[in-house]
Amino acid sequence: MPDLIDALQTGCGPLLPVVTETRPLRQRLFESLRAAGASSRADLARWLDCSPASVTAVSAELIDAGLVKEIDAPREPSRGRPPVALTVNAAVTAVAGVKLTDDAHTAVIIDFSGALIAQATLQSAAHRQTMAATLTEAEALLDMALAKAGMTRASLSWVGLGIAGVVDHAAGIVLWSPLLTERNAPLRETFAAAIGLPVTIDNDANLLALAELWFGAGRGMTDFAVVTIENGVGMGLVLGNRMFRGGSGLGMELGHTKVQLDGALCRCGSRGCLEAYVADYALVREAQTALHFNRDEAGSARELLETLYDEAKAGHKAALSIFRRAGRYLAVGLANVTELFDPHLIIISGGEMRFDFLYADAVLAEVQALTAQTGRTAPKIEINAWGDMVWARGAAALALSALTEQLLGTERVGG
Amino acid sequence: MPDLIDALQTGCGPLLPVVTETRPLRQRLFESLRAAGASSRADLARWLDCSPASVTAVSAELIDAGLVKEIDAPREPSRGRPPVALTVNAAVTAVAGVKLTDDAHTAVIIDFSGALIAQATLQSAAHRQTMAATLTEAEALLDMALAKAGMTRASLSWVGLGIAGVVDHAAGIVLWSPLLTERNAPLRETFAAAIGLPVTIDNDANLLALAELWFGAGRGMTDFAVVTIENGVGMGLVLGNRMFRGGSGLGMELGHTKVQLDGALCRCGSRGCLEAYVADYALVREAQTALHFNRDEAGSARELLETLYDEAKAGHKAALSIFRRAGRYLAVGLANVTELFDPHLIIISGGEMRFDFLYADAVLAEVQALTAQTGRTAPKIEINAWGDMVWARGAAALALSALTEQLLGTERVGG
DNA sequence: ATAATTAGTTCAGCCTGAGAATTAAAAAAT
DNA sequence: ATTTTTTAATTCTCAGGCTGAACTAATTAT
Repeated sequence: MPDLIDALQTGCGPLLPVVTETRPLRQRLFESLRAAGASSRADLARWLDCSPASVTAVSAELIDAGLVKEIDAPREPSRGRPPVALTVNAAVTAVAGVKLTDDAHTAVIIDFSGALIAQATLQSAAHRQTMAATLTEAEALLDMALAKAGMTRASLSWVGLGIAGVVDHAAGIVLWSPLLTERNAPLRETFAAAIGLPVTIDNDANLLALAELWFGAGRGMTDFAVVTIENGVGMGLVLGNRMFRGGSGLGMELGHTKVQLDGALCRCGSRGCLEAYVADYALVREAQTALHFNRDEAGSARELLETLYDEAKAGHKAALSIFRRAGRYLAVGLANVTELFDPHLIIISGGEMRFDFLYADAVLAEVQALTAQTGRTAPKIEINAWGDMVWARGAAALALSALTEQLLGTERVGG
Repeated sequence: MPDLIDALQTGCGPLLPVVTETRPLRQRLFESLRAAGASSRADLARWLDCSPASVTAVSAELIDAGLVKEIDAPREPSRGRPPVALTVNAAVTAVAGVKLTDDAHTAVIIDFSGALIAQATLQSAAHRQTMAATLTEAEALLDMALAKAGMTRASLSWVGLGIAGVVDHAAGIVLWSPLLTERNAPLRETFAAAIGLPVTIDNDANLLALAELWFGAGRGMTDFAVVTIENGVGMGLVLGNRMFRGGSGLGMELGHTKVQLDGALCRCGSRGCLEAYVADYALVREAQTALHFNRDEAGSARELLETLYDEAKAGHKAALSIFRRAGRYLAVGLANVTELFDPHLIIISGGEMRFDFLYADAVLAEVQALTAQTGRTAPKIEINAWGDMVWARGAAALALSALTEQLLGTERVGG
């Protein structure tokens, strides 16, 4: 704007507009309906704080479009005209979610109401691959899932794709991933072109947060963090019921927050990262010392960790101290998240919660102790083991919300 | 909503609505105009991405209301009909900003366009006081500033009030402050009742961020953090051009993020807080050791720190190491902010930047080193010494934005 | 003078949604 | 059985916010 009179540049206040989002009533109504499962018009009007007249108009529009339908629902007898239940027409279409890992890719298909239709798993290459090779696997997996569901690609209208690494969700580009040989891979466009369907991508931690927001403990929360500990340490954050991806939209790097000056060496090259104390590889390298194993006799990292865990359970001092230390540093990381974001809930989530030393009461108590001093109420911390499909479900939720935005949002993307 | 049919609770997706904010065009136009200082209708239409017709209508409305006026502005000759410059009518009203500290309270008065009219300072009690006593001082200070400006309270329409501590901006309550003897002090309502004007309150770190957003380096940024090091360590954060105050709206506690497991004792009672390494009191207690002073011979904390600083400058090894260590821990804290929020800019700001060891290139380089590994572009870090009035100016910006919201926003607060 | 160019206005109209009155369908009261 | 009460849903009118298209206004270029 500074076109006109630079001499008069005496203004004040932010030069850039606030990011503002308008959700038309039809979208809010639809999303409320899907969230509730089924609901009457009167309930919707109360819930959305709008007039019954608007609900009638909007729901008629949605019913005409075939997205919503009336159903007969059992109800308790009560005074007054009985409400008519509305529900999302699950049969409208379906979407898929695919999660890529270096172990096994997973996929799920859900219908328009969010209900699970089918799932599939495909053993994947354990090493870095090109994007092309990875996406070939993803395509095969998607077709497997479709076959299980008795569907074809034409039955789908969106696919969500998740991958570990630094992912630019908005641009659809993977800046870096432990799975891919190339950097700045245009994953979204490439996969979309390959399967002939619109695609949305995100990183694994955000998928987990999305899964919690759509299917789990986060459904009733507006602000929560989801922390996951696997090969690395990831975090997805929901603020004001929306994914927060940081200033540049690349997601947060809880695993690389520093919990120790000049601390343990992280695979990122820095020292003192949280990851360098609690991620798998951090435990593995100490396990080798504790159990007096060489790399050769140790077998796979996974086996080594299992041994370490068993030893710790059996009372092995050194083994136990590894988990203890990891737990204490995890507490520091979670405390820092609390001090900076002040979420109402921290969910520690993932496919499996193998090492319960990390999620012991002592760890949670330490988080409380580290944060209790500043006067605010400490967040609750929950542990959630979901099984391997949780990421794929999160990816499916990603697809479903993108589809809904396209169908009902203000910004129509090509139709 | 779960009124209807619990049996059908098969829904998915977030149950709570996204926090959505609608800013009517008249408000966006007005704020753009104030930000630009002066602008033509045509420029505004381009800037706001709306039709010229709307700009004509809205600006006519604002001119009628007396909030905006046309001015003659010098312009370069160019083809076409010459634009007519619009500007905010600065004379409409004024607002004040007041900042309370345990050293000296400060106040500024700015006009409706944000231009400074007057400022004043009042020596304050160096000890904790009741809210009533503090507000009596604040009231006296406000009247001093008004007298300097040749104005009366009736000339003001809003007052912003800032105080260190845990402040619930939305509720107008100070949960805890180093200045007040009581907890959960209803500062906003009490001061509003005392001076007969609407009041908005916030904590000092947020005021600083607001000052940067309105008057400083943050004006052209949508995402940035402002860090301040004084008696404690505070942070204000702007995300998407809006203040972010954490999940509970109480602000962030950068000073109590942990940078060392079982580290230095913080005045909050925990160990390893950033504050316990870089805040004034942390330097003081080490200075006593380094300079072999007793409490008695040391004089005030301020003098002690000055001595420490001079000694360090002169090459005193122990004194230097105190600043060095503080700087390194500060780098850890800033690196963590970067990993978690990924702001485009971190501004280290405050009234005075006394100890340039803390803001040395070595510190900034360490932040870069600690964050460079994760692939994203590290934020720029700027140092900004503003002088004592910066907080009061931030408080005035707070008042001005609250006033604007009331005048032009959708949510009319009582008329 | 005339054309070209840019600024700003007028006016009809669309879209979203609200309010009030009305109709619909059930249980409770008589 | 009829009436009243209660709650649900619809219809209709209308207002606010904004747009597009056509128009007027004021300047420079030719």
